Amino acid sequence: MVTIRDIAEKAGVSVATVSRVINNKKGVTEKTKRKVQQVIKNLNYKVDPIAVSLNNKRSKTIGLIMPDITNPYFPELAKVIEKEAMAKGYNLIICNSDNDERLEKKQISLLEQKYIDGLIIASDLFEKSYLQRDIPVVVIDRITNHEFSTVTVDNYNGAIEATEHLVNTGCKRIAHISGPPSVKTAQERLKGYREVVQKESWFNESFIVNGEYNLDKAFNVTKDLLKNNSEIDGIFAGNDLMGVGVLKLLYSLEKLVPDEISVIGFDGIAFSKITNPELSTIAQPIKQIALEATTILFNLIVDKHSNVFHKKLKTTFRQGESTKH
Amino acid sequence: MVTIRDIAEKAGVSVATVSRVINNKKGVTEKTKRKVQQVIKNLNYKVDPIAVSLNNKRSKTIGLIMPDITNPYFPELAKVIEKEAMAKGYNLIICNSDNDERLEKKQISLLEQKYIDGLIIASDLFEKSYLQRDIPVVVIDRITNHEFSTVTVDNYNGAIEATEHLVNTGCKRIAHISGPPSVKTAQERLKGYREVVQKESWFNESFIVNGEYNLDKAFNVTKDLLKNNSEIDGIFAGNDLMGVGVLKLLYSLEKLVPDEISVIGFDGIAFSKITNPELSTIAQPIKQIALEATTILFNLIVDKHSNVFHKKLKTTFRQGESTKH
DNA sequence: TTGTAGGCGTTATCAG
DNA sequence: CTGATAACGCCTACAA
Repeated sequence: MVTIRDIAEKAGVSVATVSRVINNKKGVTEKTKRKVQQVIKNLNYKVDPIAVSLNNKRSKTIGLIMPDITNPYFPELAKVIEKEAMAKGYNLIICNSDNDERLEKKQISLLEQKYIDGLIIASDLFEKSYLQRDIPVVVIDRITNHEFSTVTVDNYNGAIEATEHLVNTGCKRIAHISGPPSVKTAQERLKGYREVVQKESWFNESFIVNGEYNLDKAFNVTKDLLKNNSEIDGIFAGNDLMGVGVLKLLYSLEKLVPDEISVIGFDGIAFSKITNPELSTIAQPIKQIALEATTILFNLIVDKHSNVFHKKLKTTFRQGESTKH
Repeated sequence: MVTIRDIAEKAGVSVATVSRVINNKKGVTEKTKRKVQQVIKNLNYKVDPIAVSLNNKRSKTIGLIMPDITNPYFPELAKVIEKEAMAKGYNLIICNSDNDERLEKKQISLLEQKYIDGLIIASDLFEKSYLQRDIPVVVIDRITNHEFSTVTVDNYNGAIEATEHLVNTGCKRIAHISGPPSVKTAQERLKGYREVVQKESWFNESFIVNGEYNLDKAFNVTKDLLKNNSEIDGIFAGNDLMGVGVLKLLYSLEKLVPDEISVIGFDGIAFSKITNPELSTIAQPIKQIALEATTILFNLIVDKHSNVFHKKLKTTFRQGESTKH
């Protein structure tokens, strides 16, 4: 392995000078600079980031922790974040916490030990105490308290829009397949649903069932739901994954969508477009979320004490074929 | 930050002894060992993996590079690999090369610089020259030459089974939506298809179109395909992602599946089950692939010169609703 | 402008 | 069984 010392030797200068050249510090003659750069190129020298980290406590790396890598929403986010990070000369470590708090803590610890320069995390449980070091953090998707910067969407109003869309297209009995009660986005979406239906005379608490943001779970709970409430003619699924599960169920029950039952989801993942019929949904600006998150994070990295920042983005209704026009 | 020196001091021993305790080396009295461990616990000391890496050239980390994180096949793999790695005390760095050779090279370089102990990669282009250091590598999914250990499935026979299934269920004109011609799995699946249909009098080269393993692309090329060849009554899609795209197209064309056209995919991703009708497919043992790959990799890590190993797993036909029985 | 030397936190070698 | 100390590769005062 070729080290900074080798370069110094071949170039006939000191390691300090080489270091200065590498890091673009001033105080080096143009001439020696060239010479050093030439040698670096000739020997195909690369600085060892591990050695740098050891005295920097920095790594040109950011971490990304997601709760469920098999929910396409997160890979879509990750893809953009990785691209942005690499464009800025950082690389990204993606971790899948699998909704497991213990695993999440372990991953955070590991990432910190690698001296990551920043962390983007989608987690409800996350809080300051999880951190050993004082690294910049941006929380996405899931909303926590306001210790850290966040990038989220307006789940509440999105949910209202979803539910009202069902109302406006003629649904008379609207159910909600909610996400895990512990997850803030799920709470907000449920609240939006409630806001719209609570005043209706037909509304009934049994119209709310928990699908855990999980496709199969949604399939099963919706099956029970419909068994007990055959009058339901509209379903607002808390996310697209569950919306897809609901469509699958309705297909197996030979229910006509949207003629007999309308379905709307939430997220706007690419896969919501592939169902037959295509799922109507409240789309999140996934790309923008990723961009905002990385931007805020990099600001934080550059200026550790830049303000805590809360960005709330708007959702967009996307008409599919699973609801009427 | 509490270092090994702090521990040594509080415990009244040398750093060497502390290091021995940490690494479970023999030659330490049970008594001093206990004392040191006590201090470590009290001060909540954690070894700094970066410092360890600097003289080890090891990191307790393995890398995973995948070509497309938005194809659910890969997150499904990643999930299992991460779990396995963490169980063995390693952590995983997931990278998405996005089918970009330059990016892939960059990621490999970055991972090497982080002193990863091993690499699992899904790539056709990958070869020895990409590596600077001599680290253990397992190539999955995509088949390369035999320099490295590989874990793959029998794409050829799987493709034959897919095509024969269409034949056996009465399809008379069978087309193939292939993956990128440069990708070996795509070549093998195409070859399997050819094997079955080549002898048929109706077979025509125009029945093979390239969908690039991409959903939207498959949608579009299949549209053209059917426009020009309305007699086609069976489609073997090179992967499930494209199979899903084909189903979507057929739905939009109001073609009855499987009555008018049968469709079969390849991979067996979870999402192939959510379409209406459910996609018949040649399922890969995704979990097993991940397990084999990590097992082989860890063997390689323990014994750098353990044999290069090629594991070829079998596929399984999975009857959905998009083909007849 | 350039060089020397100490330090980042560990491990490993060699004495004791 | 234990302890000093050099090394890992780099950065950064401080000196020259």
